[in-house]
Amino acid sequence: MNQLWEDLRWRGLIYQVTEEDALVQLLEQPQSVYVGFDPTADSLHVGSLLGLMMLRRFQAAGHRPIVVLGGATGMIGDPSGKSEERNLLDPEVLEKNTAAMQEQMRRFLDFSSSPRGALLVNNYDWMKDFSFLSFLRDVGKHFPVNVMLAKDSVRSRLEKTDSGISYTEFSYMLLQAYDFVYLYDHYGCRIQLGGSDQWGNITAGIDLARRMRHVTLYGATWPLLVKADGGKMGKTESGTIWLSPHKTSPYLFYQYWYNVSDEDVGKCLRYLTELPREEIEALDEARREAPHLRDSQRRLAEWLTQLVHGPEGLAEAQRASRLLFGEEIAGVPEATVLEVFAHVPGSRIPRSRLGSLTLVEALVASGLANSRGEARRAIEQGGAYINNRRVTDIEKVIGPEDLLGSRCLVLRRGKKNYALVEFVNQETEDASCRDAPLPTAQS
RNA sequence: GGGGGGUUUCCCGAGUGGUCAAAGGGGCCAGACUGUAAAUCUGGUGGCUCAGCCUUCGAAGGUUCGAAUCCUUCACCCCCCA
Repeated sequence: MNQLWEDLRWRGLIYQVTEEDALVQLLEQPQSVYVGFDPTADSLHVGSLLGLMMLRRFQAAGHRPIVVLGGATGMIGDPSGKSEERNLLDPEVLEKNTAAMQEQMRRFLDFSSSPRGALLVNNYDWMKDFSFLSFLRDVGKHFPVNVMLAKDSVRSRLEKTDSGISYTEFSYMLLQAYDFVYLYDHYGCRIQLGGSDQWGNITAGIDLARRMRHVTLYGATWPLLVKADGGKMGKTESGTIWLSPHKTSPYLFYQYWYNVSDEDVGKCLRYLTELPREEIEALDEARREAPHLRDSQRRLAEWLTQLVHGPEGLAEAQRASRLLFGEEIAGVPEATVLEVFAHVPGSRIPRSRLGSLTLVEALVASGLANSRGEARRAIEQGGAYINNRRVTDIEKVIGPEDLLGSRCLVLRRGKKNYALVEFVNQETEDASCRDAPLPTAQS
């Protein structure tokens, strides 16, 4: 059997597949393979990892990956897996998102001009000039409505009596189906991959190609990556885990994977890394023997952080993690602390406030608490720390003796929420957030 | 075009004139326990100058000593009929 396919099978990445034997046969020769991505945000996030890794595996095996950004389909909204009608996106926003996502993909795929170099296309380019009438004649003609109604993605929406589905979203399937035909015409692409929620769209494309071009195309899906507790991978209380270091620091990214549960980590190692089978099985074994060592989680976090943020990003994340968990902060050189907390949310407060600033105010200013009431509660419950030492005095006023070095201190709320507070000289500078979204901020 | 149902605090969802900052569940936060896990237990979960005050129940008006609860208009959502 084909080596790539065998590996995918072992990893559990093949959920559904059309005509498996023929598809595997096809893979003996270099092929073009496509996966669609939604340009709904200005960064890729953990949810896109599986698709990117999938293309990466195919590229490593000598095939050409085609990334299809759904510029057009993104304007419509995919009903699959959505419980509600989706908001439409502006063309300008889409363009911006597309550019940002492509940049990030370079980490995963080789976009060189070699025969197996990855391609990035945007379905907006071939959809924008398609007239409504010709689309109905050429594409819509091939879609029996009764078949569409039977698709899970549509049916579930129709059964939910309080939501319904608009004609626009109903038509989404046609657009995506046409993508496949277009890619076959222009790039000879005969294979589409996607998450299991895309199965209906993929098969719709295969059907359409058979009717319009009389060819057989192939599709396969990977299982959706969900946590054992049913939650979505890549989401935390504080929001989505992004791949952009500006939206999710390498430290938080690393920590996310480090905290994956035992139940899920084996699956993550298989789905998301290229670690060889022997190593993954050895980790499974180690995890059974000594779960508290968290070898699997560490390996997972290391591998992914290195891929997404590079060796420097990984080193930074590890350094921060060591300091934040376990090590006493007092006594660590100020420069080290500043460096480590550089990517942790922080705030600057005028130096003159030393001696009058209360802990409650500091917690609010640093974003660790959303209101004074919340800050007060955290202190009352023993969840507030200065430089990793618990403070239970509600009236606590921060003074010079609390500073680590000459100008900063580390606030902490609960087990894992840290913020750096810096006392600066400019009187005019307001207490402001220096970095992107705060871990505790609800937006 | 006609008829019906709905819009409550992060979510679901009670609440039909005062005892409502609003039951219950979920989520989330904190603590204990731990392995930076899970489960479990405990407490918390609108804001503040915090034994008091202020702002919330789709929006705007109105009735009333007093409204999430009653009336009017508007907006949006869902269903049925044409």
